[in-house]
Amino acid sequence: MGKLAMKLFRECLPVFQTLSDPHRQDIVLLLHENGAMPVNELTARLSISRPAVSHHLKLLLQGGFITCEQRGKMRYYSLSLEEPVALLRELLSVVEAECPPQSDSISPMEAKR
Amino acid sequence: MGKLAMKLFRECLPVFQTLSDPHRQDIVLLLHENGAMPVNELTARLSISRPAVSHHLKLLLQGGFITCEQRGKMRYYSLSLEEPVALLRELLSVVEAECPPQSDSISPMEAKR
DNA sequence: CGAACAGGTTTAAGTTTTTAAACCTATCGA
DNA sequence: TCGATAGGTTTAAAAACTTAAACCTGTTCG
Repeated sequence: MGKLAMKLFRECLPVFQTLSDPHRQDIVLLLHENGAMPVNELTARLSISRPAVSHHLKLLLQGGFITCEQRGKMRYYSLSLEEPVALLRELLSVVEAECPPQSDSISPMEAKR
Repeated sequence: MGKLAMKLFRECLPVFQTLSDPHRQDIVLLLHENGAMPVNELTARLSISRPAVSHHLKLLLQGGFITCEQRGKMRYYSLSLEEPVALLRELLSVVEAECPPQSDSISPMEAKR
């Protein structure tokens, strides 16, 4: 119960960490809007350097947010949001199941216990 | 469309940032398990100092994850996950609507080609 | 082959986050 | 009022994150 919530929170840690940077959010959005792209094309549309983009791509890869497909010289990065989305959905469903949507505020009496 | 996803991603930034720290996750879980608690009781159950707990509580307050109720000397913190959960749920539903669950994922084999 | 191009890696610096010590404020009871 | 308790704030240092310059690898094509 609480154990499950704990487990899910921890499993979602990399998801939260990955999405807690605006540049990485931008990359996700760019790939979503325009489909697969190589690093240089992403760099052209962002305001950070290529090594920085490359670094964020690495984190996104490790977090399972994107996949990479090499075609000749080029490496095309494309979104694969299924896994992180599934993790978040699972966490949300557990939290919503355990926490009554009607506020949980604790009465002062109970607080004494 | 993409604009909406963008807007939701940005609105969820504080949620991601707040939940991307294990200690803050621990505080959320402790409050969920045991109900409202004051700072000292939280500190007793964690491995960080009281000022650190206090700091994380401040961030959780700013993120709308908890509320505070003062009774005499004591300040009881309790969970109020409704708002962040609603934000996450909204983002998830948009992402799931825009991204077909069955995807274009590139298998490692295909990637080589 | 060898020059040009795409892109990953290392490194070093700047920035932000996290933390605990020291300090300050407010409440309660004697 | 005074002392003890609960807890927030400031500060300074350590850790982590982000970034760009310089460098290295691998592919394509003349």
